[in-house]
Amino acid sequence: MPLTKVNEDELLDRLTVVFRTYGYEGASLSKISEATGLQRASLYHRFPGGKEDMAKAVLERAGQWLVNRVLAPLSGPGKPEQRIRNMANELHSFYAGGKNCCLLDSLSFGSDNNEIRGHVQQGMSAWVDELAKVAREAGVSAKIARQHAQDAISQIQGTLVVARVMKDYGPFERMLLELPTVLLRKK
Amino acid sequence: MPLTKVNEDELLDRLTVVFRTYGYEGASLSKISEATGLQRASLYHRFPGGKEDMAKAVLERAGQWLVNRVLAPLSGPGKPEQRIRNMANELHSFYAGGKNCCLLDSLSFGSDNNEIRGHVQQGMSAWVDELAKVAREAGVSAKIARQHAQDAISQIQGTLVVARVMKDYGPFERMLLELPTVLLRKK
DNA sequence: GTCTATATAGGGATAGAC
DNA sequence: GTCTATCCCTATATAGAC
Repeated sequence: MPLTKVNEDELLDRLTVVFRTYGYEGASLSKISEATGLQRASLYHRFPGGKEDMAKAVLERAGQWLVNRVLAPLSGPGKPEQRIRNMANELHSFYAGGKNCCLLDSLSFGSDNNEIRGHVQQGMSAWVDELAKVAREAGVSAKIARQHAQDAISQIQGTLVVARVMKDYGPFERMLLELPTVLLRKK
Repeated sequence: MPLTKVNEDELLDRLTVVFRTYGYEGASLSKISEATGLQRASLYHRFPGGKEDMAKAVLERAGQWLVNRVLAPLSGPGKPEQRIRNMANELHSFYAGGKNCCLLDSLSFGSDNNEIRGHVQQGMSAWVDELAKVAREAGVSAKIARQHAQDAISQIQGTLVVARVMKDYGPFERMLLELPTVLLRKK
């Protein structure tokens, strides 16, 4: 019998699913307990700060994922266009072709949790910065690069909203293909 | 002294704010009671089905607003480009320049409320259809027109997500200006 | 139509045994 | 590290007076 019923990674995976699907308020301890296979008290042993700690851990992990899998290829070798396509591929797998919601959307409601909202904003901000950097490297002016980066994030978020509501994943797929164009055009 | 403390319109306005801001799960009866100035029992008198009834009424009303203010100008007189610009102006006022969330986003979490989700999907679907119609009228092929319509909705939703998270309303404003281009381009 | 008061369920969080 | 059992609070919902 293992010391831990579920390991850290597996646990955070399951927590992520719950928060992504139901949002912060909708993610009740009952749902979390069911999804993780751990009782309430066990969850509090792992996360002394309760639900807020869980949400923070989930966000923290998503942020690491963003840095390691999405942003890293952006600063790597290769032409900017190719690097962006690499990022698009990573996004496709992370969001499961549009079937997964984005934590930055689902955790940005219920504005009573100010600390959570700060984490969310920080995550999105870092993402925008990194995208803008690639556009600048490709010769886009600083101001336009930032706008393109914001547009790219907007399109990612928007197509994910449409996917969630309509169960239509076409817009998300098309958006990924258009990402290089959106980010690199001169105007 | 009036028979009703708050009239139907005013009441729905205030309910809308709460659901938009906190999402379905986050919109507790306490918040609703405070926002509307009515006690729990009074709310149940107006909405016998409780919170779910309130959310449906709010969605119903937003749908009417969409038809009367946003979609109507689209089928009115004038060149397609001008009609789209008229819609953009209405959107700007409805979403308060990006400061208001979209109900279709905030009410699409907490997937236990299947009936609510159906309403949300229906609302977005009608919107896409109407946008596609204008694009077709302007000579865009049926398939591309539908894609453009989905892209437009995605961009509206996405810029609203960015606005909510980052408190940056620039992307929303720019998106409104680009709407005619997005919808009417031939490819 | 609105209120106060209350019923009942479920929320988050703890104590203490194993 | 996980469990059962429980606390306390808030949530939704209802009863009945005015």
